[in-house]
Amino acid sequence: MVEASAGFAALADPTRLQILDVLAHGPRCVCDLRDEVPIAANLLSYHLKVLREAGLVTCARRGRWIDYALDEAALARLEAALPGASRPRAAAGAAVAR
Amino acid sequence: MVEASAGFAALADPTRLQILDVLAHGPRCVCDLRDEVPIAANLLSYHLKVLREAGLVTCARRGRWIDYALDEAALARLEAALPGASRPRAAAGAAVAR
DNA sequence: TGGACAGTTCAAGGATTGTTGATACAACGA
DNA sequence: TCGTTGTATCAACAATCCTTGAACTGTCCA
Repeated sequence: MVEASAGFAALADPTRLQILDVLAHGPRCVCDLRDEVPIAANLLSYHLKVLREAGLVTCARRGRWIDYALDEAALARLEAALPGASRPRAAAGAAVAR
Repeated sequence: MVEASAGFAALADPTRLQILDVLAHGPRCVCDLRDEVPIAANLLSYHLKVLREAGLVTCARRGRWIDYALDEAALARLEAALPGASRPRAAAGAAVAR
């Protein structure tokens, strides 16, 4: 429960949500991320660190660059941790279609 | 995006996650919640307020009591806002089964 | 009308978080 | 080796959040 809340805390910031949204389309190096998330380099680095420590992204150095990628498994665990996620969500369809 | 991050922020606390977990089994009045979430009454009230303002729960007075219930539609919107939620999550099954 | 009960609100504190600017580290090419 | 580029880390500050204690509102019952 605490672990899940830490994961949701990592999602609780528009900037980080945007970063994850970009990474959802495939791995990116930090310099590419900067093009799509126009914030200071060190700030981007900070948010990436938060995501890394929450286990939501993984990183790998590639020469001079560092590639970040979404950890789909972690996202799936978070999705499963959503309250009521295990029950058939009758209202879900109608809600999304709002 | 900002709206979603506000929703996730409401989930970013073990106490609130626990409250939602209880409500996932059905509506509860605050006094019943207190039995399952043993914290100070005013603190419980504070967290319920946070959840209410995030739109994750609804409340209705019933005589002396106030019933709280999960807003399944809001949860579904949050689930849909998870990064990569719209794509077929190939790794998800394997991940959960890890 | 007054007391008891269910729940909320308020003020104040300490802890945590997001942002900024400066600095440091690692890898590459000349 | 030196400068450049890509990225991370550190210190400091303001803003926000969680928790606590005290006071308050609304409803019921005698």
